[in-house]
Amino acid sequence: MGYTIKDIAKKVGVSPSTVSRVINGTATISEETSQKIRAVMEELNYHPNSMARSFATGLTRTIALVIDADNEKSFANSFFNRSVFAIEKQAQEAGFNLLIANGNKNVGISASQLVYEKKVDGLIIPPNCMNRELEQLLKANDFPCILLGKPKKKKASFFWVDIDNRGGSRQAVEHLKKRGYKKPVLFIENEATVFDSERALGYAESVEEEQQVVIHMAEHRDDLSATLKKLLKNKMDAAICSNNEMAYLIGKEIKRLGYSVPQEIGMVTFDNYPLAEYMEPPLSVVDVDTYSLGIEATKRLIDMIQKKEIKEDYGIIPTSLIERTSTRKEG
Amino acid sequence: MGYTIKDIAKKVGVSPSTVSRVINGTATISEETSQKIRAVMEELNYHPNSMARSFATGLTRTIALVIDADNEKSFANSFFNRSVFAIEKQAQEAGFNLLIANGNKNVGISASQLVYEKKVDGLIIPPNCMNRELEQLLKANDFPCILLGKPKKKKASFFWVDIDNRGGSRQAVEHLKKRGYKKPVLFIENEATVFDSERALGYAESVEEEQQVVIHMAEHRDDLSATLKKLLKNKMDAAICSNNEMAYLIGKEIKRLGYSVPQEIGMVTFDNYPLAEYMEPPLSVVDVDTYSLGIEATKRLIDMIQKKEIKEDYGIIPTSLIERTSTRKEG
DNA sequence: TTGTAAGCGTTATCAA
DNA sequence: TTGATAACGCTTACAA
Repeated sequence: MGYTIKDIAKKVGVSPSTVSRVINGTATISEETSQKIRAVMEELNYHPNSMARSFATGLTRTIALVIDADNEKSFANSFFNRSVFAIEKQAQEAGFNLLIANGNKNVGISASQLVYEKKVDGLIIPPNCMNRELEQLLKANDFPCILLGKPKKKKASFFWVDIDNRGGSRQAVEHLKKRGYKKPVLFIENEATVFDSERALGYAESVEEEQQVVIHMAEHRDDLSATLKKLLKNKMDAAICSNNEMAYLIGKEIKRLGYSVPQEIGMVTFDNYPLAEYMEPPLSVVDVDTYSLGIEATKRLIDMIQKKEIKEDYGIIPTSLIERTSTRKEG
Repeated sequence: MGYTIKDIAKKVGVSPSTVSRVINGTATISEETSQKIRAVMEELNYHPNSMARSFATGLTRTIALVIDADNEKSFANSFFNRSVFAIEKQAQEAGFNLLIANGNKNVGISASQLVYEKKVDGLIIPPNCMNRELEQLLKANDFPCILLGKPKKKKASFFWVDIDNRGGSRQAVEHLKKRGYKKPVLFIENEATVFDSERALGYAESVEEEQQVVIHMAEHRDDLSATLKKLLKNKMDAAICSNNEMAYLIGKEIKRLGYSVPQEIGMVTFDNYPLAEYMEPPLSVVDVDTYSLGIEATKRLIDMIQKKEIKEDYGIIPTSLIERTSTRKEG
């Protein structure tokens, strides 16, 4: 069954509270007793019972990451994966554990329940997993929470962190210009997601107005070939793709239509994983640092939990451009 | 602060224990009082405090998945990612939460600590995160634990689940034979990992002895070109690769040496992610179902926690072959 | 079918 | 610097 704080106390000849104080450093204890207590704890290999502790303090020292399970494929692979390592690591360093919770309201234990039941001290949650009920619950209890991704306007009022998608687009455009491409076209899935609309914004800011062409893949998957054929005639000499799979499809079609990458057409994609490096030719990318994103989200959340002041209500992680063959016009 | 079980009891006019019994269904309560209690719980939007509950019962209703953080890249991307969704889902369905824990002993809260501190009821853990201390601790406390992957002999004595790597190799060989390839060569990283040695075993079982060639990439990354050149002369007309990245390197080199895939050389790789589908040509794969693996591991663990009998001390998830262009010799 | 009361291991308050 | 003691919210014998 393991020892309790009382066992330690008895063996040393002090009261349980003194042992507790040594464990938590919550009062000054004479070096002597402190030493003795530590020795006995070591000797008996004592570990405090986290359940009792949580119960007594009202704190779990656990944070939850809500995952968008409906979105398992797209979200999981490119975004979640690397973030979760970072979040776990950062949480550990602050002495917190990480709980994974399902964002799907209809299945099992919901995020709301974690809050109601006080199973965690704070929440990291993608904006699209936030719902009205949860929002009110969090606000009513002043419950620490940070959004993993910039919310649409209507969900403002929570702190958030995100990749600099807007800046990333600009970076892609500037890079292509520098390499001698004049007519970059932006391919996004659609503007419904915040990250795609931010990317469209960044693109619009850095490409002259009369040259701007934004293709919504959601509407053009079926007639991609025809769409590209038309564009390639005179409106496009480079593609900026919002994800790897898109880049694969577009690149394949460009080549099939008889154009060469990078000599005639340049290509840049968002995301360095999973395909970019292995395409033919290897793709230049706007790398999004989801690891830093996770770190930043976790730091802020834990600051909130510990009532530290937070400088800003959002954090933006810069992107970085990795140049590969797909934009080497010369050579 | 929220309501407690006493508030409910008082309002209904019963004792706290009666409320508890209704919540847990742990005794027969008259339909009438039961109804009243439920109504009041609903009305006050009461949720039991999980900390108090855990403390009282000694159970957390939480399981931990230990992740191999040192191995972040390789392990994370191909294996962990999809398993974690499955594990979370299956845990939810049984009313358990999922905690992510770091396998690195030197960082933060270790798996052992979770056990010592009773923060979870059971552990899912990759064999290489198991260490002597943890092993003894688990055994001494009869602590529920399941290995995510077949252990080396020395770590036997725990239940485990794994992909059928051995069968997967056989499947690859049979498929290649059926498609008219006669001399498949197996490429693995090395035999230090259980999955690679199992794959070597399956290969050895299904290829005639005098034709067997197993290349350890660990020793041949630098002279891959020369190695392949020699093999391609007369010892090899197909490659079975133990992972996608390997398949990429090998495929590229085969083509560079002037051989055509699949007309002259067939290719099969383990793992359907992340590259197989997007290679040129798209690769036939031995698909490993890490989703099922996660489900199976979780089911077994929860059975152990709930002291249900477990049929077997291990579970093996079959692989399946997905045929793509890389093995279509004809056509 | 229900109530009473003890107990889970720790922290926190108040006194000394 | 330390010790008693109550309190945290729930479950669970044991009694009725």
